[in-house]
Amino acid sequence: MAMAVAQHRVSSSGSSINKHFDAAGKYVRYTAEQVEALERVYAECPKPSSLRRQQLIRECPILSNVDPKQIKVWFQNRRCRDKQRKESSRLQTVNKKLSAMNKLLMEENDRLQKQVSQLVCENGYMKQQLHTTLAEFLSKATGTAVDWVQMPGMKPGPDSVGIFAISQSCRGVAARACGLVSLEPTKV
Amino acid sequence: MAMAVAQHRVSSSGSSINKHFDAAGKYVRYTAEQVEALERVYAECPKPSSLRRQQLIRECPILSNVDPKQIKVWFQNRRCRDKQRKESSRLQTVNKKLSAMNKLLMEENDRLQKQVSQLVCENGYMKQQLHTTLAEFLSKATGTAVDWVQMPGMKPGPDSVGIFAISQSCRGVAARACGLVSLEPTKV
DNA sequence: AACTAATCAGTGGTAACAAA
DNA sequence: TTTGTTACCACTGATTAGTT
Repeated sequence: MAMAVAQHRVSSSGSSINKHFDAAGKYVRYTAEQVEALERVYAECPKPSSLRRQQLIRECPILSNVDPKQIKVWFQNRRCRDKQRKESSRLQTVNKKLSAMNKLLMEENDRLQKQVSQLVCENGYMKQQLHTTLAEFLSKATGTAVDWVQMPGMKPGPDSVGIFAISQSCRGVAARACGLVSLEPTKV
Repeated sequence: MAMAVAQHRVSSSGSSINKHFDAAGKYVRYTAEQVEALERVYAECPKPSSLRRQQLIRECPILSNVDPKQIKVWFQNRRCRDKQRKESSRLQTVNKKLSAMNKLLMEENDRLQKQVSQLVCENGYMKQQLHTTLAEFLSKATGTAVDWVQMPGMKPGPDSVGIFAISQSCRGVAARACGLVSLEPTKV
């Protein structure tokens, strides 16, 4: 069943210059050699001019049967396919890189997180040590009460350490000790 | 120019059951109503059975002229192209999310980085203060050497702090000296 | 058989450019 | 200016090859 193909302007019949139908009425796909020849040109010039296309047809005996319009269409479709494929693979590679980057960042984050808590711990430990050690010193050495006072610019509470004031009785000794401390807030 | 369209098994001619060629030989696209009807079915069932397709043709007067095979092909193409589009947009949204995640992670990383250097700085400062203050203190008060001892659970070296032990001879003086230290953590 | 993936070609819409 | 040609692109219908 079935024959009869729409022909635009075929002179007689045998010359097979039709759309995707052969003279026999069969849907035609380009042969591997034809595609190869077309691909070769496409590789170096994806958008050949009309002249270049005609030249291609002349140069390539495999393509001599093909309508110039078909060549044009082939390049159009080829560009379209290429565009889709390129976009897809581009997105995929970007995705992979982003995922890898993400993983690294999360690991680095973890590492930093641990480092922070470690440092916070050490910090707290040091403060406490300082605190308790000095308090112990004082109480053991003098038996005098110690009043903690807040420093300007420092939050009160257990996490901050203020200097302490000593009852009048031991001030003299403290003064002689001099030296003493200034605290810089280690701005970054 | 041209008529004659490939007909699969049309009885006579006028009944227009052809592929994408009209009886007049023109390439035919489905009308908006036809597409709408097809889309409606596709929305609830992208892969209708042959029976469902026949039923669709019977139900829908707009599609009565269409070859069942065309309906089948329409669904095939629809699925294929939908798949491509979905994949593309999926990749794009994944990309966006990954980028956003990346940005957040980098910001968090920055924040942690700063926090770490801040803490390291504070830590170092505290150690040095502790060290120099007490050394100075002791040397001024007694002239006696100070031995640093390592604390259990803390790493040795310049980055870690131990409590200090003072030689027996100057304990009393050190204790009496008091005065002293405040530590500013400047929390973030 | 129907399905998927790839392919070829037609249509509509748009932009560039030259002739009327 | 308008009109016509030309090429391009996005979309779409249909066909084939290969798979399930």
